[in-house]
Amino acid sequence: MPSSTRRRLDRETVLRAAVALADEIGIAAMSMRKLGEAVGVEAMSLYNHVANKDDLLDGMVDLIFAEFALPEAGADWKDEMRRRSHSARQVLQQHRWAISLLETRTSPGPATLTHLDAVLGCLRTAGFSLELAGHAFALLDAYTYGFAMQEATLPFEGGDEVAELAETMIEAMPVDEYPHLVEFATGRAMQPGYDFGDEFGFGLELVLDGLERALG
Amino acid sequence: MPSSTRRRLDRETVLRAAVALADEIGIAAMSMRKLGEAVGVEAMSLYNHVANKDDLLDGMVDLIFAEFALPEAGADWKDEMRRRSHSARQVLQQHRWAISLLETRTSPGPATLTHLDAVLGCLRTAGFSLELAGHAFALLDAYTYGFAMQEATLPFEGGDEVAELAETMIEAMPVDEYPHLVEFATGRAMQPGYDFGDEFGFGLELVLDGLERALG
DNA sequence: CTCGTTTCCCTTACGCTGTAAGTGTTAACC
DNA sequence: GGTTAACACTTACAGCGTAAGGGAAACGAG
Repeated sequence: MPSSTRRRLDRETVLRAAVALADEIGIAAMSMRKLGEAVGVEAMSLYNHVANKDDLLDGMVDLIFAEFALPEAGADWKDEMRRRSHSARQVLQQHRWAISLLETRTSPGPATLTHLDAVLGCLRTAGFSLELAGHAFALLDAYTYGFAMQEATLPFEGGDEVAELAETMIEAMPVDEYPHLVEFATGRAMQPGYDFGDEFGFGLELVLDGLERALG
Repeated sequence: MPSSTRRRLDRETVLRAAVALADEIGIAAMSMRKLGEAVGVEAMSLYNHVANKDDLLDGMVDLIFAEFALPEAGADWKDEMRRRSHSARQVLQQHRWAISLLETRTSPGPATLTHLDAVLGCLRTAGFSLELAGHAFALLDAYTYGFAMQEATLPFEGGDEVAELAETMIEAMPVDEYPHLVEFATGRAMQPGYDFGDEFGFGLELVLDGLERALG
């Protein structure tokens, strides 16, 4: 045995491993024992680096927030907000478990606070009043996270899978009971090339334009 | 003992009890054993009425969707969408656990489908194209659920509690590290009368106006 | 180099979870 | 009144988060 078999683990490593494990097997299946195994340690040893599982989850959320593109104060606010929202959506799509944590964790970490501060800062320097900045922030966040949530809820991965699934669903569904649903599914969702993710841009531009009008 | 001590329970009763229990002790603390106790039965007996816990959660979600105000086709679409969104937000605020279920449950129940169909129907009869109806639906839902999610995440109940909490948070926070956050907290969130819930209306009207413009 | 001291991984144990399997017991129909 | 189907019961098991305490390795001071 070489001398440096010990003293390997630290909080950062644990958190990153937890994120990777959650990506792989889902957040519900990620237990302290499995995470321990993933980093080569018994479950209880993890408690030297995180206070408890809640603390672990908080840390994971903050790691996710750190991945969001940070808006720059001074640049064009619309561009910055657009960039941030698209980035957030993409990150949340990559870590589908994250969105379900966002809403249960109520103690924000440093990356979360930094991000929040940057958003407010960008808006304020662009001339948003304190009040309007609050409105804008609430609106943009609600839309972005809400959309990510809808995407995470979809029972398919996106792309052409929609068609297959919709087809089987519609067969099992009384057509005359949900006529508009069927119309939308067949006439739009099942059309080749339809991707629900594309809806994001429409809503985001509508919101940004609305904010621009409110600002001017 | 009267003769009718048996044959009491059915699926509906179980689901309603589960919703009530979740309201009371939170969704995480609601176990099959506690739910059994709440309806006066051993845990395993519940499995005569629900397939498993996932099925139970699906049923609970559908019960929540049934509470949302259903838009009417033919009426003014803007009024109907406004009514629906406010109603959904209010219901989700009453059952704070619900929003965290919405996104993990991927098999919609009848009430969910009925609601969805009514929304699409209202938009379509108001002259929305299939494409625009899809845009509108995605946007409205994302915003509404996203806002409800943000509210559920807030570490306070609303009203004047914000002030206290913000104050203690700011004390523990390096002021010069998050200047805009501090500015917003002191200059707006901590002001008497500020209620984050009021932000909902601003965003909703902005979205509805945007959709109206897209329609016309 | 030696000797605390601190760090941190280990084992064991407890009360909880969801639910598979099998055993009554009751209410409804012939 | 006897049969049958519905449904509540008990028992059991693997897995969960984590409290408690033991022991080895690394570090700082003499």
